[in-house]
Amino acid sequence: MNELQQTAICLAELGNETRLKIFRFLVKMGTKGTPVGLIQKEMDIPGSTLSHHISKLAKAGLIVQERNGRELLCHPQFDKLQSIIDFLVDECCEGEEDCLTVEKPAGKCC
Amino acid sequence: MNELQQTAICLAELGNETRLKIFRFLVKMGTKGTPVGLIQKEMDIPGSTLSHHISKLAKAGLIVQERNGRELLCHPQFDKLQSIIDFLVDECCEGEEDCLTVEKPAGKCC
DNA sequence: ATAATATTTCGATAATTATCGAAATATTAT
DNA sequence: ATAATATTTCGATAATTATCGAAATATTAT
Repeated sequence: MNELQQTAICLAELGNETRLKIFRFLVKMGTKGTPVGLIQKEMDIPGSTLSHHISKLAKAGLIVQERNGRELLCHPQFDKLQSIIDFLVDECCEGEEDCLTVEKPAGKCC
Repeated sequence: MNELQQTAICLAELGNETRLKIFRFLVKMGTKGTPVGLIQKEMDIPGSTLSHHISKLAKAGLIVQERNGRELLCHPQFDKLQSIIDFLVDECCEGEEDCLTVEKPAGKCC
């Protein structure tokens, strides 16, 4: 699978309100990981639904799960997030002759 | 609609391989805009399918269309892209006490 | 006015995804 | 061993999305 396909999958997974909320919560909670049960308290959805969404995030490589006793910790993959962001702005304005003389359109972009 | 919902919609639209390719092409082509016909040459899909995807990008606010004679120019919305990226890393590690003393996980993140 | 070009809208069909209860699995405590 | 806790897997159903041909609309050239 190429980078376009992989990135599209990640974006699609983040493009669901529930999963975006989960992922952002994990990013907020940071590197030490967050147990599924704590996510569930935050989300208020049935376990099976939550599990489905977590599994999609994991399959896309956006999170990694690690067992800790009875709990399963979810670790957001910051480098994956970074590579998605990079991919989006990667070739920005490369097809445009005078881009660098044009006012930068969006802060960090171009 | 709140920022979470709006961002989820944008990410979902970018989370389709065809649309991601279209959007990246537009970002590559830069601020002066790209006619639908030129996108179609790049993409090799039926016009009706392309139109459907372009319309979804426009509805999400990721692009704006402007008529130029018989052509319709597509302008990527760089500020929208920027706000999506910002939203993703916004609260990064805010729930974690010692985040700032931890090695930054992903370049620009944290 | 008619034709040519550029693009969208309509409508139908196939494919994918989200939701959630019930049952299953894994781990720890008694 | 049994019970309690944490989480996943299964299976079914409803909802959403992608695809594309045919017809429609908008603009320009003749």
